[in-house]
Amino acid sequence: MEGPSLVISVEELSRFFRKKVTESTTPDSLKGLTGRTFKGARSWGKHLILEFTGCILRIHFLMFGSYRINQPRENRIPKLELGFKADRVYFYSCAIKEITAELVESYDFRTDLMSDAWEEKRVLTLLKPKQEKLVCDVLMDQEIFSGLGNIMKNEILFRRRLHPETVLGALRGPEQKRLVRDCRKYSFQFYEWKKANVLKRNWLIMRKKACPACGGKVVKKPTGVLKRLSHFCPKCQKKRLNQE
DNA sequence: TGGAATGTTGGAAC
DNA sequence: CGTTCCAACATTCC
Repeated sequence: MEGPSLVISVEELSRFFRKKVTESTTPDSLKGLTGRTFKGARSWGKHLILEFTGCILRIHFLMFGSYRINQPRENRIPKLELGFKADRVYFYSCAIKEITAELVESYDFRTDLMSDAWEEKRVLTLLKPKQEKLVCDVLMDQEIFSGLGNIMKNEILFRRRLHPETVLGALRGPEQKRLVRDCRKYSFQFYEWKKANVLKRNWLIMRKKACPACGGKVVKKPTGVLKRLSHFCPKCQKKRLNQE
């Protein structure tokens, strides 16, 4: 699950803010939640932060995680279940950890692509020491582009016609700033499409056989240090040379 | 229908 | 001690 989906989850959970947890099932490693008030939720990148009286949980959905409200999955045991009178929230296949208020304070929302506190200038500062790295790795760096996932990476690079293995420093003049703005803009586009349930049909390069621009064959290849699969058109996304 | 994939962590290896 | 690599986890989709 990528950042914009987490923002949607916070919106869906907002109806339970300030409500008392009347029932709950939690992993043994966590405190009980029954009787606590669900104070609120927010996201930072791909992290979902749930605040209860006397307990803060951080949920990460990783690749396969999901949540449901009042519609449990059949034959699946949720990792965490929250009851609010007649309503139930279920969290499946996710990593859940209790965290401290101090840790939440330390999250830098200036890098969170969906946050009001996001700052282009801050991101550009963090990019300065990354000029030798490949753009496919840099975009996936959660300390710089918090919430950006592999789908977003591939779509953003295709739209800007950048080869995933382009060295960041090969982007001259205003190009890095443009890429950073693309990331911010595409995050909100992703969010709108996801909410409207039309995300997949708006993919241009992800899991496509042919390039929508030239009709050429889309290459799927693990790229960069991270070795995450990049989908790209080698004709339309030429690799840049790292020079003036 | 087997294999790949919206992701991260922790530990081994070097 | 830093880095790099790999397994582990777990579920949906094509």
